Amino acid sequence: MPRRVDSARRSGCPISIALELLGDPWSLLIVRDLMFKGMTSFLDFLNAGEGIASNILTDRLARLVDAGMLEKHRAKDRRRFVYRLTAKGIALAPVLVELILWSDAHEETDAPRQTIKAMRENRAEFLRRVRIKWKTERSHRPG
Amino acid sequence: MPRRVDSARRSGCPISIALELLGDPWSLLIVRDLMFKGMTSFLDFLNAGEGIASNILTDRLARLVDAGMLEKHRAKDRRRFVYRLTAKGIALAPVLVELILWSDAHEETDAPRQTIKAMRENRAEFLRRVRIKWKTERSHRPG
DNA sequence: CCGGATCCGTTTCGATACTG
DNA sequence: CAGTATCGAAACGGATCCGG
Repeated sequence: MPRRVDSARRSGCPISIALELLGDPWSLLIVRDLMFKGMTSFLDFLNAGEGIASNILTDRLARLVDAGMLEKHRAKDRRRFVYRLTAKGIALAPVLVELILWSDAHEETDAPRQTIKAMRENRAEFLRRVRIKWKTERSHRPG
Repeated sequence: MPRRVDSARRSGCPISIALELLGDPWSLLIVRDLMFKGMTSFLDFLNAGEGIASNILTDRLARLVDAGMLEKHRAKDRRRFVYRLTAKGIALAPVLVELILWSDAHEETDAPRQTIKAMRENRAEFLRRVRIKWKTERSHRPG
């Protein structure tokens, strides 16, 4: 299995730790799908259209769980697993939003106009709703 | 020379393009050093303490210039080069700020408390100053 | 000395195939 | 469904070399 990427751990720079996560094309995509698209399962991510390979997905999910950004639970189904964002994970919402807005402004994306508009015109409200949605979903599943 | 990382180019996801950049541990560090630390030269980045290798630095600088986030100019010195953020590059400031705040909140960093405080307590003003500083520096050098 | 370019051994990535 | 096993292709980092 691929080893932890330690090369991003730098001495005393304010965003060093974040780059353990962000210095990788896949992790943020997983977080985004979890946060904005309601995806929760291994297969959701695997077929999300980005074309991640299963072994890479396994590794990144484990890494994110390891970093305390995701929790892994058994679904009611008992055969399946469900991944959920932790508080630390949902706290990435502002970063994601800024990133999405930047991408939308500077590159061609076919992001849903509706969502972009909501993000741009009332960022605080948008973020509040993301958090509320997260809390609600979370409280519906007994830990 | 290392080839462009195309694996991050995904179909129609709102942050796909950004990940060409961000899906790499080094690019954001360079942008940050440029934006917040006043570093401008090859050697600045090379000795920034993060331990990037010269060949990797060369590649990342070229990539960032290529992506339209950096401009490369000859310094008054004529032996040296100076790298500057473009408008597209400076537009990443909100992303960086959110990232830094997230890292500060969720991991141990020794980021300067003063700066973090300024970012957190008055984000808009902080960003405004970053942009003003950028414009000022830029106008001092005839293109 | 500055800003790279090139070569090379090692690590990590990722596509495919396979499994409980 | 949720992962392993395999294995070739990259990216990485260190060292060294080069042109101005």
